[in-house]
Amino acid sequence: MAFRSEILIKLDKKGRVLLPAAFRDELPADDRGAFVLYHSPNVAGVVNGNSRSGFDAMLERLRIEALGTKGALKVALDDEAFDPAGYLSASARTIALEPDGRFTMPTEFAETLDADDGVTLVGKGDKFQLWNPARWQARRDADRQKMAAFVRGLSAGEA
Amino acid sequence: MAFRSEILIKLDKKGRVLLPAAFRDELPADDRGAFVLYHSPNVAGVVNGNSRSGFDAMLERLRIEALGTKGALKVALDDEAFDPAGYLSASARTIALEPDGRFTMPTEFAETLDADDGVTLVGKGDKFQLWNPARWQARRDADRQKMAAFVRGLSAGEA
DNA sequence: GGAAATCCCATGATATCCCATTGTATCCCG
DNA sequence: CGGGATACAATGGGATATCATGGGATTTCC
Repeated sequence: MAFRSEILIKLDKKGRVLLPAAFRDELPADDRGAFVLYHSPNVAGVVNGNSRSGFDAMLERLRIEALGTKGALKVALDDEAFDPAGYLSASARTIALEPDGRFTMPTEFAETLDADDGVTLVGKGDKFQLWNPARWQARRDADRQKMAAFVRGLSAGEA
Repeated sequence: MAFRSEILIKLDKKGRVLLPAAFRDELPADDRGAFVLYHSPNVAGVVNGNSRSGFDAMLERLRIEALGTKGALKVALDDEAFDPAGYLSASARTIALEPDGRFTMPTEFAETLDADDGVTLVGKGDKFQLWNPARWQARRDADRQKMAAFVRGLSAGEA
């Protein structure tokens, strides 16, 4: 289960988006009917996606990581303390897939993306992202530079 | 069964509130007709909600983990000892859902929320919360900062 | 008997279902 | 290996169902 590739998908006037077959195939076989979209916790304009189980697994890791000295029970009861997993849950929505693999983009995410007629789906391995196509181009170009520099750094260290 | 998303719902002049479909769908299939509301144990103005079974499971966990088997037994018999699960039970009410998914907000919770024409429902995974919309905005903005800081902290540790 | 809760019906907006089209892979057959 | 034939991917659009909400009418309960 690893999301790969980068695909530009139409956003039709009804607000529907196709989850490409390459991504649908990465959803767990027993839960292909729905997945999760959630706002990026630290990048405005980016929406993340994952299978329900993938999202839940991330929350689980988060809880363990963030718990520290506090017990799970305290986190469950304490409404005052900041709870990263709870924060992500609030920013997430379960999205039902139509039989043909499309879904209706909720308004909140459409606004975040600020996309009018298309969305770029980007595989990130253990999750995927939705980008405004133009913004993604810019980001990818920037990443290309960083990747080249990163690889240079690797070879230097190995020599 | 995980409550997600954040939805602003009208509170009409009859005091009715809609439990959104996204939340109703997370109630156990065999118990969709009612759920539980209870006051936050440590934040004034916040009301928590869960399925009946979810609420019961939390109380059970509280009894076992916080008190131990012996302690739970003691609390069951000793009316003098403080019983956190009993305290929560007293602050809770079972709420019946109308066929169309709405419920009448009990006065005690309406007063706690201090909401006049709307309530924000917030999914927290294991439970959900009702907030006064304005107060929720403030809380969410604060949480957004904390989330960004939390993410920064993670990447620093990894480097 | 009257306030509060419940039932029922109405409505606009959105989401879902279903069918159709087109292009591109994939398959099959000799 | 060529040449359709076939399957499936991606998209468009009409019809239908469901969601969220308002409000009248009826019931419930001290």
